[in-house]
Amino acid sequence: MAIEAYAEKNCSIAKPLSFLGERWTVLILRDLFLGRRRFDEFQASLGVATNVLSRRLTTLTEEGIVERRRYSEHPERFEYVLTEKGRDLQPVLLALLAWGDKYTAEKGPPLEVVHGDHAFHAVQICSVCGEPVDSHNVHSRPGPGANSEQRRANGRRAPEWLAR
Amino acid sequence: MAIEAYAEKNCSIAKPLSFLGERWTVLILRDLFLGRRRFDEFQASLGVATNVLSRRLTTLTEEGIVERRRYSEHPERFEYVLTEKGRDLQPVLLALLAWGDKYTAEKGPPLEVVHGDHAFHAVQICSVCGEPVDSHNVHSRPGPGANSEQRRANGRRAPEWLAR
DNA sequence: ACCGTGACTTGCGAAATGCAAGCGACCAAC
DNA sequence: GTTGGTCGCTTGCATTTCGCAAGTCACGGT
Repeated sequence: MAIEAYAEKNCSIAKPLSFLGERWTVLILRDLFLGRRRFDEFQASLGVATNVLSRRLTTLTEEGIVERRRYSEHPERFEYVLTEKGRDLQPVLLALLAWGDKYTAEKGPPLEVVHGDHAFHAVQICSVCGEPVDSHNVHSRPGPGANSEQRRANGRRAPEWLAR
Repeated sequence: MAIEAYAEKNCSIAKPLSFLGERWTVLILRDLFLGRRRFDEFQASLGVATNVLSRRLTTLTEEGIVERRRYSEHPERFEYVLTEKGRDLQPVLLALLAWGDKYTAEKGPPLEVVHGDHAFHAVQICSVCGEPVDSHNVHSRPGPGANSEQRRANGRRAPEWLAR
């Protein structure tokens, strides 16, 4: 109960987690990015319980991440495809993938992401100056949308990676 | 039970989810990146139940994401700091943050990440050619670590965003 | 008439989570 | 010198979520 309450709390990391944090959701998204789109395809690929799959797809639809689209009238059959909002989650998946490949893929990556004709990993750069971003040259501060509590809590504070 | 079994399944997205997928874990990481390091600090910031917090910190320690470090002998007191492996998760958090700011922050971002002296968002580029990566110019294929099942399942298949 | 497919729903037991309380070793104040 | 507070937890019990197996409904094929 408590985490749903927390997700309300004006935090741009907590908000997407309100649905991404539910089990299976990210794996369903992975399947969507791989081109899967039908209920039974997800079920066969993941082995997820059908009631849970059903609920997750409903939530993703409600959140506007996927569109539930009828592809057959008689009988009624549906497929699920990513919306623009859903495709915008790709960086999250690519970041997870890059980390997983680095730390958990002893035999090399099970899946390669391909840009043009070359396999790659996603690297993050600064939207303003274009320099590479890493944990040592980034810190944070309250933004324009911060409430007074956040201004207090996240005001000047040395990030841990600067404090040794 | 089933999702733990799935996480064993040679997938670089599923593997990190085995611990990141547990509730609160990503928010604890966010706090760690904000410089928080003590048990009660996390508890006060998140309102998470203390038994859950205790288990999450144990898991993160076991996974090598944080280091549990004694900062006082009498009485024994501990703090938690990110390891290199943990700091490497920053792209995941930045990607979540960028999405959250775009789609959920009506009043502007509650928190700004700062590079040098400018607030920014993380943008992903291709590690090979340096071009921007977006959902329309990426597809996937089995990699060197793929097993035969994965070669079959993820072989030539048009990603959904190419198939209209 | 029967089997198979696709997209689900239902019922029920198991596991994860939440809440409140307590604990042990201090320290600082009255 | 006892009360009160801090810190980092653990324990017990209620609630919520999840997993599993089965069933359903509308077809379509043979």
